[in-house]
Amino acid sequence: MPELPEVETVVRDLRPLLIGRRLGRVRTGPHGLRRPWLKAWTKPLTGAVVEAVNRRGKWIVVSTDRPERLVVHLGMTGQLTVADAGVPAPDHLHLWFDLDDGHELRFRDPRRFGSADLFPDAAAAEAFLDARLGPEPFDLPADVFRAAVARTTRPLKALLLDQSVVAGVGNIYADEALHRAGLHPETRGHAVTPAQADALREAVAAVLTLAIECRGSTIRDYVGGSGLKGGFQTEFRVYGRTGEPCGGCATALERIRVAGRSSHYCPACQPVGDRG
DNA sequence: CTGTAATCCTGCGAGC
DNA sequence: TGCTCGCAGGATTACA
Repeated sequence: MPELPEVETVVRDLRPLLIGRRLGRVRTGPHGLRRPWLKAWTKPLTGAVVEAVNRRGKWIVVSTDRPERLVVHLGMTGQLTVADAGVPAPDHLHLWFDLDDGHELRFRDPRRFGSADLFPDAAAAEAFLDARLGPEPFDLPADVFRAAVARTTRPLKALLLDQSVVAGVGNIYADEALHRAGLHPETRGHAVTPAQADALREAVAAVLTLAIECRGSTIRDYVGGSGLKGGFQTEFRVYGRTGEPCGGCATALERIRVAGRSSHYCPACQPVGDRG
C-alpha cells in the first residue's frame, strides 16, 4: 500500500484536477467501506466546490466551500483517481462523485482496507488525525526523535511503523531508511546513540524525498491521482530483494519478521547491535 | 508500556 | 491445468 510518497503523489496529481471543480452526484458501491468512523453521508457534498486537497501522514483530506471534510485512507490497495466519466467503472469501485467537467472522482480499493469518511468540519477532521499521528517526517525535530528512540525498548522497525511517532512511514520505506542508516531493524531504541537516531531520521526524510520525486513505488496496485504508476520500485536497495547481493557490500540480503511485518536488510551493513 | 496475533479483504505467484 | 499455500504499500483490537 501506499505510504507517504504515494499519498503525496496522489494529492499533487488531484489538485489541478479537482480544485475549482463542483461535485455532483455521489454514489457508493454495494460493499460499503471498511470501518468507517463516521457515516455522515446524509449530508452529501453535492454542489460543493473543491478548494483544497491535502495530505497528513497517509491520510488525504479534501476540503470544499462547505464545512465538511472528506478524509480518505488508501489502506493497502486503495486508489483515488480522477477519470473521464466515459471510461467504464472498474471493479471494486466503492465511492465516486460526478464532477462538473465530465470527469469523476473515484475511490477504488480491491481489499477494502481503506476508508472514506465525512467529518462535520475541519476541526473534527484535524482532531481525528492528530489523535493518531505524530509529526510529519520532514517536520520532525531531532531532539524529539532522539527522545522517542531513547525512551523505548521497541525495535527500530516497530518505532518507524508507529504512526504516532512519525506519520507516513510504512513497511517499504522503513526498511529502506534502516538500510541507509546502517541500522538493523531489530535494534532496540534505547541501544541507539543520538548520532544514530539523527542518521535514521535523516535517512527517513531522504528516502521519502527521493521516492516522492519518483512519484512513489508501484508494486502491484498503486497509481497516482491521474492513474500513473510510480517509479521508485526500481530504486529499492533492500525491499523485496531477499537473496540478492547488497549494493554496498554484495552480501546476500535477508528477510526476517519484525513487528509482524517482513523486514529486509543487509546482515553486513546493518549490524545486529543490541536486541535487548 | 511491550509484543504478538488475529482481523478486516482480494489477488497473485510459487509450488506441487 | 488446477489446486493449495503464503504473502502483500495498513490500522485496530484483544490479549499475554
